[in-house]
Amino acid sequence: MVTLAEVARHAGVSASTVSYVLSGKRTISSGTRQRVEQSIRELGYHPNAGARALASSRSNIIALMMPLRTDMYVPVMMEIAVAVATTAREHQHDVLLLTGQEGPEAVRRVVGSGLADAMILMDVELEDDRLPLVREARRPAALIGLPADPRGLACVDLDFAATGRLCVEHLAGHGHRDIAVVGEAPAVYERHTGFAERTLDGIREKSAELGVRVLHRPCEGSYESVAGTLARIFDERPGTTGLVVQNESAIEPLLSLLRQQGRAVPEDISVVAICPDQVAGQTSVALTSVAIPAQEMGRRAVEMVMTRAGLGGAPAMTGTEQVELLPPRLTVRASTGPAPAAAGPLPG
Amino acid sequence: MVTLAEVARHAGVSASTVSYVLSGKRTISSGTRQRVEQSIRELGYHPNAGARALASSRSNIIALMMPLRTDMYVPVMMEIAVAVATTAREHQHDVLLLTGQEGPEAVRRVVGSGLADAMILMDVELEDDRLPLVREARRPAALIGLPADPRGLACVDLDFAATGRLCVEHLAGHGHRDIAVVGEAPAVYERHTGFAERTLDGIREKSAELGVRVLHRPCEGSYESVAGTLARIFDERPGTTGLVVQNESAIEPLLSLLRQQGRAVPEDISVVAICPDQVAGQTSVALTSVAIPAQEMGRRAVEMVMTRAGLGGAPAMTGTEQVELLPPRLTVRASTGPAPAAAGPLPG
DNA sequence: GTGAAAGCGCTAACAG
DNA sequence: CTGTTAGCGCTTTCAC
Repeated sequence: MVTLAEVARHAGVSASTVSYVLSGKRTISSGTRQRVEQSIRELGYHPNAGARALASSRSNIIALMMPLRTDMYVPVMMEIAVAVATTAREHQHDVLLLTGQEGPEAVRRVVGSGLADAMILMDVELEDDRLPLVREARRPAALIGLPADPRGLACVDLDFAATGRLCVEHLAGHGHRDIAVVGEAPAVYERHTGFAERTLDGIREKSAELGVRVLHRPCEGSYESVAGTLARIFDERPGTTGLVVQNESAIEPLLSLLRQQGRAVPEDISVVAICPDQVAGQTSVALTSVAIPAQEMGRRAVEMVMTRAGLGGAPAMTGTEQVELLPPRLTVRASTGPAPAAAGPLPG
Repeated sequence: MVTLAEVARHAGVSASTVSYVLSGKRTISSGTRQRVEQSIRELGYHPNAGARALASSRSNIIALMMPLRTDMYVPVMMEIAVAVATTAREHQHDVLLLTGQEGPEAVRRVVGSGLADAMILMDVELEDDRLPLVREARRPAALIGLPADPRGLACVDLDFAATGRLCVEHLAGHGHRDIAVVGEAPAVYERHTGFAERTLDGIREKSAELGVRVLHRPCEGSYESVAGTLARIFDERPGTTGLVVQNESAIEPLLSLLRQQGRAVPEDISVVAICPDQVAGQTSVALTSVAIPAQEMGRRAVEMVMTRAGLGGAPAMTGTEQVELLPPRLTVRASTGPAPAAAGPLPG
């Protein structure tokens, strides 16, 4: 294994000079720099991570904690994870993957051992077990999701309330007066993740404002569940002409069922989905949708912890409250259109 | 920060004793052990990861390298990643998440810096860029997937050839004589990932053996693409009564299209899918399927690197070739049945 | 069964 | 602009 000392000897300089060439923490004459860089290349030197962490008490590692449950929409989580890893590399950091498996203890372990300099928590719940530990850890942390009490924490999330309002605005703008929400699975509401409720709040608020009637039904992702939910919706509100779908796995079954029932999209019924753009484009009818900005959430979370660690150029700010709600963007595709003139029972 | 030295003082022993209590590498009288453990708990001591890595030249970290492309089926990748992380913890290791972003260089960086003790590569291609570096790294590594030349490497994968044979056997057993394969996207074949070809090989072999006719068509996941593929299949082979689907994202559109065309599953046409069990159970018609054993692949990969690192109880064996193909399991659900008596054109 | 002490490879004062 | 040096906290001989 090539060490810094060997590089120093090879380049005819002292160890500290090599170290400073690497870190850029003091000015080096371009002559020495060249020779050192040359030696580094020739010897194939890589600084030892452990030694560096020990001496500098910074590991250059960010811990990313995934939720225990897997009922979250997986592609979004994956996209966040990849964005976190990519952005972290841009800041000379690596990412340690923690699953919820170990529970809140993982926070203590990773922080206590100095394994990670900072952490990012995904799928944060309103009352999250991990938050007390995160607060007392006194390490930069960023949450993806919005807890009930974000005091002293950094959080990024999609502005779900605005998302809800946007969906209603779009449908109302097309003359829909009676809409239904195909919501998340009941378990999601019970777990109090917050985002589902916030979406509903936004939907209800804007509906009230615009005089639109709303019916909300939670819905699992299975075909049967969607069938049942749809049946109950049309049973209770036969005049429904607009649907907002928040459960991504319900989308395909939903479209399939509507087609089977002879309800044309968007002629008879308009559908707005809250889902990744990639999904919205692949369905049988391209979906008007509000995207979940997974990449941006991951990127911002990393930038937040870097800033809070004092590595962003600005001074450190661990402990400051910082809530960032990303504005929703609605993309109009083929699944929404004007409300049918007479919103009566099934056509034909 | 609590250090080992402080624990030692608190317990009235020497630093090395504390270290040995922690590692179990020498026998400690139960008296001292108790006192040390007590002190550790009281002081909330966590060994410093950097110091430990430096002194022992083992980081207790496994690098997991994900593919750059995102056209792999995401839920499977995620499941593998979670299984890797979970199993790693059972072996006192953490997982570092690397994306393909950096390319093969990432291997060099992580290994050179001693950041990771071992690595696991996902989505390995037949001629994978990373393999030369992995070979010269002389660190334990495990591949998920099977390269053209596995010499000196450890690999786990589903036995896709056997999977193909199994699908054909099942359909042939139900009297199907004319089957079609809805394959992966053309890009997957072009990239030479191997698994798609191996599945086909198995399908063709068993078909030849059993006198079944096979038509293969690559297929993207989009609705249009599936529609086109299906049209071409039934155009060319109207008598097709069995379908093997390998592209998971094609499944929902496929079922939806068959229904629209008035082809009942399984009465008119049988469908076997190669996909996670969870997907197979959620579709409108529960799918007879061969599962991708994602969890087991992740788990085995970790166990392989642990063994090769000499941490599995047995002696180390880096450099030994070790190819492990997991046997496929076919689960019969509702999407397959006897071939219709007269396999003619569309019913009705 | 336990201690003492020599590093592991790097960083960051301190000294010029 | 560069060199010297004292640790960082732990593991692991060696010694008893």
